[in-house]
Amino acid sequence: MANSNGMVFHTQIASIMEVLANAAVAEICKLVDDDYAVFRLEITQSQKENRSLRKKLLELKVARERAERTARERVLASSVKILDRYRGMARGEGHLTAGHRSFVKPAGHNTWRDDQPITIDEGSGTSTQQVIVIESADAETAGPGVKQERSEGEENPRHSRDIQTGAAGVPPVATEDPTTTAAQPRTQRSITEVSGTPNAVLKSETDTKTLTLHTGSDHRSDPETLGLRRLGCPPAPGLEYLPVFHQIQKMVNSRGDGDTLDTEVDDPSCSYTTEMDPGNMPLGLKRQTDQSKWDWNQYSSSACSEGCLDKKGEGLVVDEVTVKVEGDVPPTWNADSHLGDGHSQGRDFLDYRESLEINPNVTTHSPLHALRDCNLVSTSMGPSDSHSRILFNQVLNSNDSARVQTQGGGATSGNIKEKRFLCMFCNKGFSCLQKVEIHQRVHTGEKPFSCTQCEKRFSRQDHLKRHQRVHTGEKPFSCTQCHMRFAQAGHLKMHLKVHTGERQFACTHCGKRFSERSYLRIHQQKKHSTL
DNA sequence: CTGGGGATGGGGCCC
DNA sequence: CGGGCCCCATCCCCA
Repeated sequence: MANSNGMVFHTQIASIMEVLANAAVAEICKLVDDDYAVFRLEITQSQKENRSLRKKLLELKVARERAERTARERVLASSVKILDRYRGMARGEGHLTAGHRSFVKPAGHNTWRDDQPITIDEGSGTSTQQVIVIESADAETAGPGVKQERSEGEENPRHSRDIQTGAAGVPPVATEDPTTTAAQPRTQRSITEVSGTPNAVLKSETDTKTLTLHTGSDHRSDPETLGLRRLGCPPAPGLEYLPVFHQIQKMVNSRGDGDTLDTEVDDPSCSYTTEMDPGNMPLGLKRQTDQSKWDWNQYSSSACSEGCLDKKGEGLVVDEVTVKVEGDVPPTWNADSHLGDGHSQGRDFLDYRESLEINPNVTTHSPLHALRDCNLVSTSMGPSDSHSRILFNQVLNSNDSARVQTQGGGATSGNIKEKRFLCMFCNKGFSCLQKVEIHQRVHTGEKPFSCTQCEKRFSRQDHLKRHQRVHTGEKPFSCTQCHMRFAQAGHLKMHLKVHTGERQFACTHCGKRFSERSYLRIHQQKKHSTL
């Protein structure tokens, strides 16, 4: 009897030890994997940045003889130094300072066991791009299967990893990661990782669920890149990624709070994207891109109650400026793809270079610079944010008088109304600060007003109110000529043309007249596109 | 293909 | 200063 009890006890001990060991190994692997994935992502961005900068260099060489630009180069050189200092700080924090590493899990195994060898692959610079999906599941909600997503362009199978932590039978012990606790049904991360330049450094603190990325040193060592920055390219392209990366950071944070993340599309907490080559777009990120929408208020909606006006500084989780950095496109300050919501939201977003050229003062006093220099890019940059608002006002104060005089009509019009509040993104002038803040939502994508019925979000309260007529069916605008009723005055006005027969838009090519400009435009596109 | 309606984004203005 | 409204532009869907 005693022997039997002893055996049982021994078996239980062995079982517990194995479970603990499994959990520990899984946790370690996950941590390393996070670092690795983030690192690879950074490398990709850096490479694309380099490509873009090289292209930009060619462009700029043509116009370099302009003396004005030469003067600007010197000014921008200081920005580069600031950037480099920033990077230097960031680099100092990283604890993965060598080449990228990867844990290579033995093929055919879905779970990590303590008796399995762990191969550390260091220094491989092979260009790969893949999606890492780290899936944590407890014994109740997930079987031993591994969810693995990987891009098709993968070249080096050695880098492929599919790690499942907390596999069946692993209790939520011996882990600090909340994603593997029993309280968390399931978490899934999708991180893009791309080719490695061993010089890059990143910092990862997955134990605190914080991933912070910094650009690699190869940018600094690239003479072309440096030259570009001096030549008036968007300053500190490496930093352009930072806000995006901080979105990742926050995504990780949000994903650790126990949300069920089986459907990424519906997950409001993970709507973020970094601009990638479409062909290589990782699945996890591609969804967002396929929607052609960037609504980081989806993101923020996870942190605020639905249907309410997000409290400034509370509800908005992501309130940053992101930039689009596309592979073959010059790295202009164009937040269109991220910030726009699929329509034309970003159409007014000016190329940062244009703002430089239009307003030389911006070069040194650009809010973007100021925000970076103050390291606000990593916190919050939205117009609602008090920090940025203060900063913005400072920038306004520093630039207002000069720009108001130099810009003339575009941003300001002295005769009509003083528009001394300039958009920090496009320099458009407004008469008061509130107008500017509302306007800047065009660029930031902030949509503080959410519909209680359908979760749609709007940048303006009156738009929300107008939208809610869709749900209420309210149509306060009725046609006096017929029974038709409309929810918007503009609809009624448009409708009235049916009765009046008004067709004021005539085609310049064939004379055909249309009641609406859009009809005429479509007609001209289809009929006279070759003209 | 055209027209019509709906929905949404953005600017301007008024109260 | 905030709310609200008007207006315009654009896109989408459908008949």
